[in-house]
Amino acid sequence: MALKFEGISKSTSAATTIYDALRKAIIEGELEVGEPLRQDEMAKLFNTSRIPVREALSRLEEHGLVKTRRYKGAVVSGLSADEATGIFDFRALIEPEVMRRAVPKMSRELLQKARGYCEAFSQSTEPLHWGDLNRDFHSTLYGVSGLAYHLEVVDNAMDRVDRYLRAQLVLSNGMDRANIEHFGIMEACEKGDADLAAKRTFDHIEGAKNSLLHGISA
Amino acid sequence: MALKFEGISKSTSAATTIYDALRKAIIEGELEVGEPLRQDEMAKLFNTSRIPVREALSRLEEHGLVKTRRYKGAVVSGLSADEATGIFDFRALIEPEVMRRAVPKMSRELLQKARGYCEAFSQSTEPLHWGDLNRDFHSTLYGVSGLAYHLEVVDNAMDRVDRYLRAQLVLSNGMDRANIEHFGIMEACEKGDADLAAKRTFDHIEGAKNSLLHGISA
DNA sequence: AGCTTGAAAATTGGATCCAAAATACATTAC
DNA sequence: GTAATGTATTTTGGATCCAATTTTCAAGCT
Repeated sequence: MALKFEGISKSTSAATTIYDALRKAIIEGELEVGEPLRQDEMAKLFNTSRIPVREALSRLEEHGLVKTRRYKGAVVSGLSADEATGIFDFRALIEPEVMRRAVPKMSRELLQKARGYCEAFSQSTEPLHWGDLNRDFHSTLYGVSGLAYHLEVVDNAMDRVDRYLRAQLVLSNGMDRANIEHFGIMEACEKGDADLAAKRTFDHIEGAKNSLLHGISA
Repeated sequence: MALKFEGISKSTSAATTIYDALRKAIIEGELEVGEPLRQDEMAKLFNTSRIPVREALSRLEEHGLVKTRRYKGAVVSGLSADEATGIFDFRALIEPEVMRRAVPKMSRELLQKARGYCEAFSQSTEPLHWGDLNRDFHSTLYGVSGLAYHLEVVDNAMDRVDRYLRAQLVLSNGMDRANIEHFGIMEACEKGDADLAAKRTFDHIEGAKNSLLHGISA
């Protein structure tokens, strides 16, 4: 475990700080699947007692990011191919609908902001930023749908697969595919064509799924 | 707060026991929306210290069943009409697809088991059992879909709206509608007509949504 | 009366300490 | 040499104690 951290803010609870940091570390793949998260190791790292650490781990478990066994502790949880497929199938069901409902509400400013993220993503060479830029791009578009619950759930689904997506992007030409699809989605949004945007969102997710499962994509 | 409880099992953690009990109490409407859940009150109730109580509350918050504010504690969370609508829209998106994928895998035994729950639901006069029977019915059918993640998420969505559904069933003729729809779904499953089962599942959820939002249904 | 104000009580967040279980490891029997 | 066994260490789960914050409420002022 090669995790670093300095200083706990005073305005938010220690448990939340630890939760956020560990979530980020897991999503970014900084912590490997199966790696045990020892309570007092974390406690020392964050300069707290084990109590807030346990609360953070408990929350992470509810979100499926760690697995805990009684008296055995928490380990970073991974996904089988079947589980990953299930999550992508789920996203392919939700996100197109969110997109369809969001398109009519997109202002010119919003579209520009999204295009900004989209271009930043396409030009970024730092894999660690890809996840954030990708999520910023999609969240910006989805946000105006007003479907708060859908977004909450999609966020969690993304949390679970982001690591695998980044790994895939790094070692294949997945970036090219992702960029083409992103600009295609942008274009549909700018045209105000909700159905097209939804379809392209669906294809985008299916593309990611297949690229992940079959190794390298075309 | 009129909650009762006797004895903690030794095989599962205290936090889990408390979590399960509070979740049940909230879902069944035994605890009112907005009611504060004091840590040491819960601790005395379950004969533990506040530590496992805090872990349970933290988990409940991740599932949206309580809302917590720093130094102010947890209260049972409720839903605005918009939020409820959002959750039903979400379910109406997921559950028909789960049903569609489940129908081809339903064995004769499974169908009989589901019909059993369906009939028990139609004959039960005890509102407190309705929620369980209803979920047993749907979960039995959904279970064979193999879509574990979808089911996990649907379960949480159900957790959030069950209270309101029960209340609605109690004070209107919602029971009749629900039963007709349940038997319609059963019939489609028994015929092996996945699309019909999916459509009826969709209508079932839309029906519940409308019955809830417009007061009494026709 | 109504509104500040400030101390006491209640309540949550976190630290330290103890108990229960799992793991590691040395010792012994064969 | 290897496997079984029992003890020491590690690690987690829970209890108790302390600190930080909020809430309550009575006293004092206008």
